[in-house]
Amino acid sequence: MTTGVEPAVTCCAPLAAPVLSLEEAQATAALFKALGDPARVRIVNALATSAEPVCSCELEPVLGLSQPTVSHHLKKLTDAGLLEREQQGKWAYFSLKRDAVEMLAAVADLKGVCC
Amino acid sequence: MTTGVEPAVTCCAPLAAPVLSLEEAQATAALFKALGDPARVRIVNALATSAEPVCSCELEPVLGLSQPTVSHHLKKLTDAGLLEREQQGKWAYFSLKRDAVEMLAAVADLKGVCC
DNA sequence: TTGACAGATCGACGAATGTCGATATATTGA
DNA sequence: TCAATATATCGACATTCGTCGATCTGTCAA
Repeated sequence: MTTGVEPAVTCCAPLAAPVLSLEEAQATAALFKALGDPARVRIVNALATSAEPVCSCELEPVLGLSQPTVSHHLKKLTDAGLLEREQQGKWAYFSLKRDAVEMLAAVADLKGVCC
Repeated sequence: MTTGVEPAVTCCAPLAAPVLSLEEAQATAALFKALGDPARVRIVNALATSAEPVCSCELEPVLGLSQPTVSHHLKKLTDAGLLEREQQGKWAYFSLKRDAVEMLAAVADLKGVCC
């Protein structure tokens, strides 16, 4: 899904926005949907509690999922704009884009100090 | 899905939790999944920007969806613990459970002042 | 009691999603 | 150059999801 479309996190609007266009609702929903799977929540949690980027190979045993499936979830999160991918030789390291998650929290904040 | 199971919002854990059980990851994912649809984002937005509870019949024309579909989405959000349902005669009024949405924002907060 | 209306539930359908094994691509070390 | 390893992609499959028309349930007014 690396289609040149903007990642959801860059064009979403807060839940309490005074007006919410169809496109903004879609982007906001896409952002939440990216976290709407237990495996992806666990990936984000693993990255959130790690100071350093985490190797993909390290996630597979933790999640108990096959390598293609983990790769699939990592791609979804990266496409949504929540993860950063970094190639180190033959290993792929992922880290959380803290500002993107902050944006997510702001989207969920009804007091709407966001965007 | 009113099956006596706890709504996701009551048993989810923050994304940055030091440890995250499988069940907590599932509950957290379920909460995000509840908001992972544009129609449901728009419903929450409509309720967030309204001081009074909103009638279901008022949502249908706004969303441009059929009555069963709107009812379906309202049920999903209510089951997740995000909405409150109130029967007024033959009308059903829905309102946002502000504390539940606050919980959602806290779950997304990496600084983890939650639960 | 009956007719009208709001809303929930049911059944069906196509589309999207999560998962895996098999394969392709790329990088390293010998 | 070649073998080994890490990761992405592909193809397939079962399951879930969003949507609708039809129907059921409950409430009000006449």
